[in-house]
Amino acid sequence: MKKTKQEIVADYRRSAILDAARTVFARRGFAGGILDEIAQEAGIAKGTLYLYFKGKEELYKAVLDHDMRTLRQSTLNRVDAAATLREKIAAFTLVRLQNGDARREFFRIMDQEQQNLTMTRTQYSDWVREPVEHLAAAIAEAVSRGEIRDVPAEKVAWNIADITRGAIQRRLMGRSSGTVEEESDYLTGFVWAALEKSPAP
Amino acid sequence: MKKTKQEIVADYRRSAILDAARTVFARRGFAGGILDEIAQEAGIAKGTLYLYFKGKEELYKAVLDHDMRTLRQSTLNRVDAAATLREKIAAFTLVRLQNGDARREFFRIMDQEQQNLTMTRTQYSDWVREPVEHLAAAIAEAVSRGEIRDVPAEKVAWNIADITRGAIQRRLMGRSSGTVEEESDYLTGFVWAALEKSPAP
Amino acid sequence: MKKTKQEIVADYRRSAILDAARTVFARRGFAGGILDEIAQEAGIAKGTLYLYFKGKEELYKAVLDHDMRTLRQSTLNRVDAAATLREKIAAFTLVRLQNGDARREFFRIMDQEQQNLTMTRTQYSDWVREPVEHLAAAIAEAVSRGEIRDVPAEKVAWNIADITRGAIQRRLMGRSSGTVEEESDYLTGFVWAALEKSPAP
Amino acid sequence: MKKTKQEIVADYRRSAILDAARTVFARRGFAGGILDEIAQEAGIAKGTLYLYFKGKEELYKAVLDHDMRTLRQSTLNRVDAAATLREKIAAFTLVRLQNGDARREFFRIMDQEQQNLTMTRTQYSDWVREPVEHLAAAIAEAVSRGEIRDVPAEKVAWNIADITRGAIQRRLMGRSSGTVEEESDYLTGFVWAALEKSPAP
DNA sequence: TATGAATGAGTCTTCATTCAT
DNA sequence: CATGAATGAAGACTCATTCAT
Repeated sequence: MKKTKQEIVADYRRSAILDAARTVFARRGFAGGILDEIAQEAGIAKGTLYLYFKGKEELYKAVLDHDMRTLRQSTLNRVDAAATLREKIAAFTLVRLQNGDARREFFRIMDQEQQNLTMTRTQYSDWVREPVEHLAAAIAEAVSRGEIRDVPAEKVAWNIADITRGAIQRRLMGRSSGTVEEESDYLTGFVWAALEKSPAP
Repeated sequence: MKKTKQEIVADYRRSAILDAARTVFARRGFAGGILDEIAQEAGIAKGTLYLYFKGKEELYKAVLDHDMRTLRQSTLNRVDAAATLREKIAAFTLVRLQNGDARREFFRIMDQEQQNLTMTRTQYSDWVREPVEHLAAAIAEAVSRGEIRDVPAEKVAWNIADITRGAIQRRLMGRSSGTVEEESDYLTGFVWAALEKSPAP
Repeated sequence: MKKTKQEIVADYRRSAILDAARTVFARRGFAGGILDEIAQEAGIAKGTLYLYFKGKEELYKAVLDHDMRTLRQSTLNRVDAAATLREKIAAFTLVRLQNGDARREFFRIMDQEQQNLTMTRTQYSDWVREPVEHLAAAIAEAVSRGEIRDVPAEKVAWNIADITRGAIQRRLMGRSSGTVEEESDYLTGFVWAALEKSPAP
Repeated sequence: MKKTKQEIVADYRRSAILDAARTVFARRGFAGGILDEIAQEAGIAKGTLYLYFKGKEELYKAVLDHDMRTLRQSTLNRVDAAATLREKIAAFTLVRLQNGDARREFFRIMDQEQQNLTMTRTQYSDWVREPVEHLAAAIAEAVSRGEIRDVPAEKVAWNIADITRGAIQRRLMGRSSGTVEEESDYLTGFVWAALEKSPAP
C-alpha cells in the first residue's frame, strides 16, 4: 500500500510535466508547443520527458486525458447528486465555472480541441457529451412530469453548456467580475426563466 | 476607375490565396499550417505568396481580418435593420448561422482564436464585441421600456452569442439537422422565453 | 532531348550528393554517417539534401543502388564478352580490380553490406550473385566439354570472387603494389592452375 | 590462487557482457549498437556496464580483442601442429570454418572491421596477419624444397584466407550445406590443385 | 511578376554517460 | 557493487523565408 520513495518522486515528476505541458500547450497549441519549453517549465532536462512520455503527441494526449477525465467525473458527480432539475443546472454551471477558474490552461486547450473533437469521433467527444446528456435526461424527465415547459431537452442542455462555456471564457479574459457562485446563480436564473411554465392565469 | 488587367489578376490571386489559407489554417491551426500547402491549394508557387503577403503571420491576420470584418458588418447590418428586439435577436442568430454554414473554415479559425482574442486586446476583439453590444443596447432599451424582464443586458447579449456559437459548432460537426431558419427560430424562442414578462395573473 | 539548365544543375547536385554520401558512409557506416557532413562535403545546405532524397535511408540505398548496378553491369558486360573460360576469369578479376581502385569507398560500403545482404534477401543480393553465376555457368560448360577438371562450378566461381575481393581489399589497404593487370594475371593464373587438367602422361 | 566469490561473480558478469555485446554489435554494427540493449541482453542494469568497461568504445574493443586473440591462438596452434603443408592448409581452413560456425556473431563483426583494420595499423591487423604468415612461411618452404610449384607464398596464403572467409560467409548465410570437414576438404583440394606440380610427362 | 531551388534556424528524438541511492 | 533515473550533446528532419532566374 505504501509508495516507495521512487514512486513518489516519479509521481511528482509526472504531474510536474503534465502541469508544464498544460501551460505550454495552452499558450501555443499543440503544433506550436515546444518540448524544450515544457521541460524547462517542469524543471527537468529535455531527455527526461521521454522517460515519462513516449513523445509530444502522447504528452499532449495525457494532458487532455487527465483533465477531461477529471472534469467529466466531477461534473457528473455534482449533477447526479443534485435532487431537482434546477439544482442540477446550478450544479453543472457551478462546477464548470469553478473548474474554469482553477484550471484556466486546460480550458484553453479544451476550447482549441472542441473542433477536433467534432471531427474525429474520439473518446474525448464522449467525455464532453456525457455530462450534457445527464442534464438532458433530467430536463426530459422534468418535461414529462409537467414541471417545466415542453422544450427539446437535448438542445436545451447544450445551450446550458454553451452559455457556461462563454461565461468561463469571459472570466478567463478578465472581462467578468463577481464570484463563481454569483455567475452560476445568474446563469441558472436565466435558463430557468426560459423553462418555467407561465403561472396559470 | 477602371481596373487594369494587372489589378484584376492581382485581386484574383489575393483572394485565391486567402481562400487557400483559410482552408489550411482551419485544418491545422496557425502553427500547424504549412505555406507549401497553402500555395498548392491556391495553385501558385510558394514564392508568390510573398509577393502578396509579408509572411505567414500577415497572411493569417489577413484571413482573420477579412472574414471578421465581413461577419461583423453583415451582423451589424441585419441586427440594426431589425425593428423590434425579438427581430434583432432572430436576425443575429440567423445571420451567424448562415455564415457558419457558408464558411465553416472561418468559424473554426475564429474558435481557435477566441482565446487569443481575449488576451491581446486587439482590433479583432472589438469586432467580436461590437455586434454583441448592439444587441445589448437593444436589450437595455427594451428593459427600460418595460417590454421585457429586468435582466443584465450585456450578459444576456453574450449568452445569445454563446448559444449561437454552440449551435453553429454542432452543425459543423454534423450533429444537428434542420435548416438554419429552424435553428434560429428555436434559439430566438428559447431566449425570448427567458426574457418575457410573466403575463399578469 | 536537350536538358534544360535546371535539369543539368539538378543532375549535378544529385551526383555531388551521391559522391559525398558514398565517401561519408564508407568512412562511418550507415548508422555512423552524419547528414550534416554529407551536405558539407557536397557543398550544399543540410536542407537541400531533402530536396533530392527523402531521408538518410533513401540516400544510403541510392548510393548502393547506383554503384551496385554499375558494378554488376560492367562485370556482366566484360565477362559475357570474353570468349574462353580463361578470358572470362581474367575479365572478371580485372574489371573488379579496376572498379575497386577507382571507387574505393563503394567497395568499403559493399563490404559492410555483405552480411546484411545475406540476411535480407534483397535485390542487392541478386546483383552480387548474378555475375558470379555467369562465371559458374561458363565453368560448368568447360567441365562438360572436358576442357578443365571436374570441379563444382558454383563453388569455384565464388572462390574466384572471394580471392578477387581479398586482393582488392589489400590493395585498398595499400598492402599490395603492382598494376591491376598484374594482379589480375596472377589471380587468373592461380585459379587456372587449379582447374587445368594434368597434361596427359 | 583460489578465486574469491567476488572474483567469480565478476568474471561471470564480464563474460556475460561480452557475449551480449558481441550479439548486439553483430546485429547493428558499432555505431548502431545500443548499450541499453546490451545491458538487457546481459541481464544487468545499464549503469553496471560502466563498472566493467569504460564505455562503448572499450566494450567494443574488448569483444574484438577477446575473440581475435582466441581465433588467432587456435589457428596458430593447429596450423603449427600440422606436419605437412597440405595438412597445414587443411588445418587452417578447418579451424576457421569451425570458428565461423560456432561464433557467427564474431565473424560478422570481424567482417565489418576488416576495412578499419586496414586503415589504422592496429594490433588487430597483426593478429589477422600472423596466422596467414605462418601459412605463407610453410608455403615458401615447400616451394624452396621443390615440393610445389613456384608460387608467391604470401599471395597464396592470403588467397587461402580469402576463400575460407568467403566459405564461412556463405555458410552463415545458409547458402551452403555440408559439414565443415567437407568444406575444408574441398577448399584444401582446390588450393592444392593450384599448387601441385604437374606430374612429369 | 512568378517561380521553386536553396537555405539554415528551430524542433523532436535518441542514447552514451553520470551519479545519487 | 548494482541500479536506473536524469542529463544533454548530437543528429535527423521540417519549413518559413530568400533570391537568382
